[in-house]
Amino acid sequence: MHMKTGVEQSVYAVLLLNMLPDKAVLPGEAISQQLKASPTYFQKLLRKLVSAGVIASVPGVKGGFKLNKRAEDITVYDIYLAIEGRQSLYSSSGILGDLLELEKEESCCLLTDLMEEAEVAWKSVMKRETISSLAEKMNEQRFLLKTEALQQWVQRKMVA
Amino acid sequence: MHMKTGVEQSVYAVLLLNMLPDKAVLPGEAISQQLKASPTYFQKLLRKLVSAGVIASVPGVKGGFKLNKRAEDITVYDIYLAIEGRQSLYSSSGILGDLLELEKEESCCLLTDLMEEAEVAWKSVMKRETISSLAEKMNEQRFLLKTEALQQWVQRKMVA
DNA sequence: ATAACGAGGATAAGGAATGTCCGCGTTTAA
DNA sequence: TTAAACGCGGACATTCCTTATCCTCGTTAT
Repeated sequence: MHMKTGVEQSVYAVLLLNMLPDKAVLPGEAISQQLKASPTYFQKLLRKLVSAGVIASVPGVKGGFKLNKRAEDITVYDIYLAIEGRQSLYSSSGILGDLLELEKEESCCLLTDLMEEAEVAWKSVMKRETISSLAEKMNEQRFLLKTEALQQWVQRKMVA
Repeated sequence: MHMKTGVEQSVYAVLLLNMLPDKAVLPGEAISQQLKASPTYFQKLLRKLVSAGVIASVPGVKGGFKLNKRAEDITVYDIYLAIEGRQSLYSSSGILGDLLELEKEESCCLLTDLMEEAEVAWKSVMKRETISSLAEKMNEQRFLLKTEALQQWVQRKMVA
């Protein structure tokens, strides 16, 4: 049981897109190069983010990706949800129904409610942090110089 | 990202062991039959529960498994931990270190603290429910007859 | 028209979870 | 003392999800 690495990659990708000036876009290949991710697979992750409405895409020459919301309105959970989907961490396999020989309709699980609650607690923490709050952390003193270098890279690679 | 089915199976296995009288044990094969789980693989799960100190095993003829703690002292989290291990749900792949070209020693991740906290919240819910509280739920009115039948099955299959 | 980009399907490759097999040590019972 | 029933534990095979690659298509700027 482990979170996909695509979630972490996506968060940093969105942080890169957050460095773009208005109207500018960043090609998918540039992003995947910077993240040292496999280009073709990473495009799939980007499209999941598009489907989820987190980022937007522009086709054609000089196309690419950009944010589709304000950075304050994108939570880590939004990105998690885009990549991992709605499937819950736990789902009963109906063992209790077998044990107690219940009819299928009244199949039941002693753990479902508890696990549901646990998952809500987990997700609620992820909803607290936003792209904008993460960007602030990246601008802390100790990272400042490196972050500025990254921003310059974005300036070079962006189009339009 | 999904919880192993072994966790659910193990919870119900421990609930079965909870129906044993003192000093009695239940053979692993009987348990796996009742849970409709693959016998050899399920033995591996039982051994994980033994290693974790949740249950105890008795070798030899008339051997089997029994609880190693009081039902009130076994939480769902204990069983989760025994099966899934200590590996956390999220672990950074060090992308930020690459992005900012940090030295390896100062490698850093904007998400680790948040995810850690989320996981703590998640686990804390699992720590609330115990085998004894689950057993109570199984004795609710609507399950009472079926649960009694299950207890009789345990009486038949147990040894010593 | 062509080249650069995203969209999306089909399909491998890898790795973790699950499942199987076999030999071992221990204990009970004949 | 032998044999059978059980747990122990390692070495596999299988299955499934994630990751990765490839190829074709539609769109847009030059």
